[in-house]
Amino acid sequence: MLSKKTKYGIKALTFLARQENQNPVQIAEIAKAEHISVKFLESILLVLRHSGFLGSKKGKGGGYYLIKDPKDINMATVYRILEGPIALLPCASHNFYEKCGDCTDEITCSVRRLMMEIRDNTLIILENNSLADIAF
Amino acid sequence: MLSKKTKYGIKALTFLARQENQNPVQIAEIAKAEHISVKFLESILLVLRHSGFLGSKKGKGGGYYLIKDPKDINMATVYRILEGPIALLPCASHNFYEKCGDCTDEITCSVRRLMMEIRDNTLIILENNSLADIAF
DNA sequence: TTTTATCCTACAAAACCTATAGGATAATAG
DNA sequence: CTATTATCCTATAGGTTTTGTAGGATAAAA
Repeated sequence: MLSKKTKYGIKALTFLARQENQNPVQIAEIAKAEHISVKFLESILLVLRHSGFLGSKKGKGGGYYLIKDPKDINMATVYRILEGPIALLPCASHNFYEKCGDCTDEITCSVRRLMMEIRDNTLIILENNSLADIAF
Repeated sequence: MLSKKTKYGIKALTFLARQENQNPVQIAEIAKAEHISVKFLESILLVLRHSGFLGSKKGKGGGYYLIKDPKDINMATVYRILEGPIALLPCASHNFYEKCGDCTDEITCSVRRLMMEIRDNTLIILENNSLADIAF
């Protein structure tokens, strides 16, 4: 299951992608529109800024804005930054790989094989969707 | 991410599917072979028995055994019983549907649309895999 | 200098996961 | 009938993750 952090993060990104101009949008405005706690959203936007998706401006007239074209923001990347691994098992993950403690042979593990098939398919969908694709 | 409960549950099912005869297998034997805590596995096998996958026999010579042909055990069903919803959001789930608190319009929600696409694909994979498919 | 809005760290409550404990129950062996 | 074996079942403990909240620091604008 997706965490609310990820869900809210994606919603905030789509909200920003739908803006007609590049003017900063305040946290409070996004929070109100998407029914998210302001403080919680604040911490999420901070992550997205540190990850290079968003820029920010302080003080009056400040807020957050996209610093990339939504067409160039890949949902697989967004997912990994907000949620973490796409795979359902650490041993089936590309970017967050971890060895299983209980497996004797990873190569023949039937659970892993199934989870890698799911991961491959999920990855294709996420990579084929940009922020622009889902925002409109 | 899959819980260990689900991972261990599937491993136990494949272990039982690989047995040459239908004799009961003790929890301790499965636990040892798959490197799982006996007590934890016990609670998982209990769930699988209550769900109609396993039968059990008490006392000496007792243990657990499959009561269905592995070909007829669908991994989507197994997943739902051990892990819960296949969808990444409650609002994108068939069997565990729940309305979003924050969404004003579910139909046009971009996050939901993406998550439903992922769910549909994951579901196809799980439904196309029986226990027999992954055990051998 | 005041107001505005993000920045950032720390923390707390709640939910969930991963087991463990321990007695009840039932089947088998002798 | 008794001892042994192995599942049955509930409760609970401890850890981790999630979901926020608090509150002051920082920077920009009026």
